[in-house]
Amino acid sequence: MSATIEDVAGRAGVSVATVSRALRGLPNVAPSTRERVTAAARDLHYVADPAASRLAGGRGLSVGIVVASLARWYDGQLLAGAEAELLGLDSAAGYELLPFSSGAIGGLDGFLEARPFRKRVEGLIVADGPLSDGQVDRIAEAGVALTTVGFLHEVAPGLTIDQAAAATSGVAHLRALGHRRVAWMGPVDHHGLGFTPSAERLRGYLAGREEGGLDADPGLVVPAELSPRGGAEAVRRLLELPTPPTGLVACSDELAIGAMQAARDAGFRVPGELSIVGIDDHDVSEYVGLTTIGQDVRAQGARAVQLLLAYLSEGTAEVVHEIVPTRLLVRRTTGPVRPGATSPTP
Amino acid sequence: MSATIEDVAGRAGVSVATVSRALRGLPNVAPSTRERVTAAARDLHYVADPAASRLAGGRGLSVGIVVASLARWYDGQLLAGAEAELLGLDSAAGYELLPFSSGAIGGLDGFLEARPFRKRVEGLIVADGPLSDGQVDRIAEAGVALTTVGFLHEVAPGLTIDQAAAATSGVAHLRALGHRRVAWMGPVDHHGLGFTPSAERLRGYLAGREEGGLDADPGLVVPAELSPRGGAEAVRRLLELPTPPTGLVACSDELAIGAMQAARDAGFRVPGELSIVGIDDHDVSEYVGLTTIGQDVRAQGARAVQLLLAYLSEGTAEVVHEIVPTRLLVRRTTGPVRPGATSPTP
DNA sequence: CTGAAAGCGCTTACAG
DNA sequence: CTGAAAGCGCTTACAG
Repeated sequence: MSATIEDVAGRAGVSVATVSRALRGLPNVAPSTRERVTAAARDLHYVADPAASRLAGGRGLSVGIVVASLARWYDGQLLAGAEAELLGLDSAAGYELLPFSSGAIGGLDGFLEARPFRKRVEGLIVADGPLSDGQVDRIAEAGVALTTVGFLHEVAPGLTIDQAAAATSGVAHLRALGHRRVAWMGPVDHHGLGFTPSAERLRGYLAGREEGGLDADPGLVVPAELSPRGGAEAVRRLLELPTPPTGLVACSDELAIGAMQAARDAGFRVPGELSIVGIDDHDVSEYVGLTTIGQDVRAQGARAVQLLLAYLSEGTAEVVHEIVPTRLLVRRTTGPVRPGATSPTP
Repeated sequence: MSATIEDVAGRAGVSVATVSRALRGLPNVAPSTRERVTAAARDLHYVADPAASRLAGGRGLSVGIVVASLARWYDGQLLAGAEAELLGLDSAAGYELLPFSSGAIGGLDGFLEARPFRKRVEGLIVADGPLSDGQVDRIAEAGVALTTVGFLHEVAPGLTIDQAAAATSGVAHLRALGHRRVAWMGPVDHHGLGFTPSAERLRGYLAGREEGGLDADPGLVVPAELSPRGGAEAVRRLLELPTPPTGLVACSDELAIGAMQAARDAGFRVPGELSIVGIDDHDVSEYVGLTTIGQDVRAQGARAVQLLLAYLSEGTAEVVHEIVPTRLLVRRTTGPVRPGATSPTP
């Protein structure tokens, strides 16, 4: 089949040990020897067998990334950013990216338990919280490097937007427009409100509402599954309230987009009778005119790889935590509250 | 670290060879022995080291999937479907899914050339055409199984919607509503019109236009990059034509969504002055009211895995080709052409 | 039905 | 700076 290290050694007139050292850029190889080996490898189109390297060396070149669902916009952006960074490395170092969606693997626990993950990945990017101390310990014990995205854990490097602040700024935007009844939709019962992005966002909404002294009606918080459909269903419930909200912050743009349309179908003008703010800045948000709190997810995926690789090469350096900025993008789904316009126009 | 095959052998009181056979379900193992081995493996939480298996056995359990971009809706759906099928196998057989976006790897050629792909994957699902005969040969020579999605190749199993027919039915829908000037937007210059989904869709549009005897003005076909932004830019060009079209079929829903908004911003009513049809049925399409030709991409990802696995286990059986149905979803972006309503309302 | 042994293609101390 | 040799954890003929 393809060339082995022995073929290269033969052609270069050295031992396989020397080939191994030369090709991996280890010190203690004479420059002339290294050149000869490199040339031989090139001629033979030699690339080390990753399985053999991993078995012999005890480590490979894979990084796993655990996301909520490969079908979600957010996770796709993250993967794309991570892939570009990992495969775009100058040397095409041979790294590969292994995505796992927690849906398919039975949550992070399913992944950590069922699979000999140490034998598969050197590093893990976890983008679907929460991450328990026990899980972190298990990962550390296995000798696998860890980085988080979208939330932080004390002992692991990671980066995220300030999830709570993002939601709070959505509320603040509406408040500045005169809204007093501002609703929230999003996942609600996640593992007892662990530190997931959704839970943090909900906290931020509640904080913003309190800060501004807005209506604190519990009915203004409705659970919703993170999809356009979830948003449509949730908004219908909100609009059936005795006194419907005039403003809405949705936990994600996908939710907001579903809500926009369903609200209009229910006879409410957006933003005339209901102002809507999303979070994320989904690809299509600009094109449906959705006001949102934007973040650059792709860049975060790339950055997560950088942090992981740094951690991997520098050993246990200090734990880096980065907070990435967001920005309010005012488009066409938010406007001033209209006095006395709290009932639907049929 | 974790248990090895030797630990299991010791605990079960058999040789490692027997453990290997028993655990992989090979014949010629006494039922009682198999039970003992299975129990020992369970107790020890033993799972075979994939690197060692691959090295010794010459084959592993990875399937690669080549898509255009991990950030695109279509590709995310495909991955999600494939992952669910591959990891959801009853036995959690240990398969893993390796996605590659042709953008990041320099096209399929980059993948086939640069990497010792035979050592990494047993099978390849290619969802980003075209696929040349040379490439197919290379894959076959390497002993890697191949399946295509979204287009077909003579010698490889695969499945796809009838891309051309999808576009044609979009044109037909508009024609039935009285439209005579129907435009197209999409990628235009792909590798000299190879058999990519986009190229097929364009062909289908042209065929539909001709069939119906519609206006054949070359200016009605505008190139567009497959994104909402691309759609917005392309529709502006169309609406600046001396005689703008009254109907538009977009190569994808993402394109159509961008076009909807940009057309409205330009003072055109949708569907009043411009009817728009997309292709795909993107997650948000229902919620923006987009008329489209829908397909179930997720199911196709799952099915591709099935075809690949069947091919892998049954050896070179017959080549299966499947055409998956699409359906016209009439929503709110298409309507009857209004006589004499070809100029914009400022 | 089961075991002993070779071998997959590398890496890594250990000598020199 | 370089080589000989052991070993990583499996699978697979080959015997029995």
